[in-house]
Amino acid sequence: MGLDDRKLAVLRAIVEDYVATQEPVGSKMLVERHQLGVSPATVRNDMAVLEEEGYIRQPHTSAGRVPTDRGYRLFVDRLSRVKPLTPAERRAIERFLVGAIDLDDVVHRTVRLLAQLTRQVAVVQYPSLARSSVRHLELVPISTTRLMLVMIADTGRVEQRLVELPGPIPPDDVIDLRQLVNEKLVGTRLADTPPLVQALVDEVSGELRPAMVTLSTVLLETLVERHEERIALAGTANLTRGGLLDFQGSLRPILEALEEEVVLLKLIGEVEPSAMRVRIGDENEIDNLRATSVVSTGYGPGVTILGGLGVVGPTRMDYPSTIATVRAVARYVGDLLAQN
Amino acid sequence: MGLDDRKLAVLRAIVEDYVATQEPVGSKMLVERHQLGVSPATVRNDMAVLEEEGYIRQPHTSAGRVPTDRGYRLFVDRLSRVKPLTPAERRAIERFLVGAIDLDDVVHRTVRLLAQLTRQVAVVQYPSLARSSVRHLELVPISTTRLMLVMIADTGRVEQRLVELPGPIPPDDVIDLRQLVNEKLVGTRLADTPPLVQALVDEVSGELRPAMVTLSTVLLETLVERHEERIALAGTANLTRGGLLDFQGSLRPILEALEEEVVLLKLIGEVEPSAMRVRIGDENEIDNLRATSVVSTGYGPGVTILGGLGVVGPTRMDYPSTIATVRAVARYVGDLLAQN
DNA sequence: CCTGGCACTCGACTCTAGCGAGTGCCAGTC
DNA sequence: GACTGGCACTCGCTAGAGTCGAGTGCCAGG
Repeated sequence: MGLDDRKLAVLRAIVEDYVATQEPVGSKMLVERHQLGVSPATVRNDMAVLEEEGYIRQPHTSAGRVPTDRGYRLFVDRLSRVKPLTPAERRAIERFLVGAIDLDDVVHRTVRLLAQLTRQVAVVQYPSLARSSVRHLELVPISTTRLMLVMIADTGRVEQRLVELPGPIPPDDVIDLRQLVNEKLVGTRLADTPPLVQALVDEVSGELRPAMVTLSTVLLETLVERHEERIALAGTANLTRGGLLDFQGSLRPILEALEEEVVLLKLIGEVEPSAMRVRIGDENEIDNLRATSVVSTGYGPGVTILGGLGVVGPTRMDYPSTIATVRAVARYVGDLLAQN
Repeated sequence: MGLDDRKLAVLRAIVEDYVATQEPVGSKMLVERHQLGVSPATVRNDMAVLEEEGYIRQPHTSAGRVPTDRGYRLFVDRLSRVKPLTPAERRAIERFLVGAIDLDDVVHRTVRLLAQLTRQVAVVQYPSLARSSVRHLELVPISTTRLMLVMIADTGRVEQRLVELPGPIPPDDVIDLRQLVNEKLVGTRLADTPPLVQALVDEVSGELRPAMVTLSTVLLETLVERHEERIALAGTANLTRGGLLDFQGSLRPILEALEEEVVLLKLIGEVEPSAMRVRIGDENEIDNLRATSVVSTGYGPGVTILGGLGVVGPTRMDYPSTIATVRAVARYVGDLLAQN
């Protein structure tokens, strides 16, 4: 049952050809375009075995073979040779990311770059708040009963949120509050703040207390739980590339999935410390994306991981290049963030 | 050459039927489904005239008629009767927008709501900075040579930007700077700030001056010129509705256009004080959107206009409903913002 | 000015036939 | 035992012919 080397070579050749031509590949073509050193008949026998094992299949009885999700999986795991980026690509990455001003700017440029290089849909998660720490908290009075809370994280992310106070509050108290929260929270990692916020509330008494209670609710609610993550998307037009041949003709479910932040987060945000993650077709947990493959990884300065990024494309994508590109972009972004 | 009333009625019927069925409409169908009080033959004669005048056309020699862009234009201008929102829709709007916490939240909910109600692609511009005024400016030291500038506008928008100083600056100077810019700029409309910023620089001397110069550059550059506008988008999946019959089969150019912020701004942002704006097919300045229609309007509290919103859909859209919905949503959002 | 009638057009659909890429299998060879 | 050449077979794709019918334009008559 073991697949010998030649069978693996055949599978690899099939994947490579199919990705390149987008057409089912037959035995004759295969021996012509690759140095397999055997006759078409032999290749046919190998293909029969590969099909039986579920790595390839025939769209119609009398057509060439096409890789299955399982076939791609084997290819990615064992058969693909790393494809180094072209110098042009390296240059593109540098050129694109140099000159970014802002975190927003970095994220936007990154997502566009990724979409352009891979010619697929790119997704970039903003540095996760849970993994950042507080650099500064600002309270700006909007009216006597409203404050704007602005939090600046060390990654450069800025989050704001309106606070409705239970009653009017004098300006001096606002200053006190600001002082207080900054003292206690600056420098702490956001994941660690909840108990600290609680402690803060307990510490405060007198007139400030009601305001502090409300403020703490908002702090916990907004900055730690809800909305916590943001995501940027680009390159949806690339879905129309294969002329609707990929994705069994309907972009609908894919576009729908890509509009759900929650879905995207699940896709890109769940980063294990390890490395590259490739989900092929059926391996995707999200039903709407069963016709696609997702290549994602984490990024951050050094080994720290601040967020995820990746691309979504047809299962018949050029995995080696895509993986190489995603990895390279993630590294660059990580380095860029390290400079701040 | 004048189109008498019946010819107009015929055109209206054609538009309504075509929008409903998505199929070329013939003379027989027409007299059956509308009380025109004449025979098919007469309608045919009318249609011949309408075609000659460019309001309708035949896809094939032996098929029904389809409205042209010009036909839709006439329909929108003179023939469509306002279609009031259903109670269900009114309720949906209220339910959707009540409970919004923040400006971000309002914008996101609005764009989703609009996409859902019109079943088209919705676009919402954040309240334009140029039309807002400064509520507060905050300077947060990031390192000795870097500041984070945070501006809060009266509309609730918050913009941040990194400032690279020419040299290190002591914390006290930062406080002075903050004091200074707030004193001079708070309350002014953003469109009016450039001369004030210039005046500020002239006023400052001594050690603070170099920092102030840099700061002013950033202020002008970021807050007034670049990046100034933000936009939210939703409902791209709705493009796949007509099963690719609309848009002559290619979503490509449309998706591409929708990814360009500049394009969207041009689409939605150029709001005249007047009211609803409808651009049909060829009337669009953006080539990629020549196959679509855009319905947009401004929104804001009372008569002030803070930004634009609208939808992008096939030329064969239900104009009366779409217009009614866009208008209603704009009003609600305006009212909502008035409460802040 | 409207209407009923009629000949005509032409896209959509169906059916058939032929082509050819690709296969599976088998018998023969190294 | 593994590989190869040969061969019959499958079946999707394309082209061409035929039919159907919705819809038209035109014309003569009310």
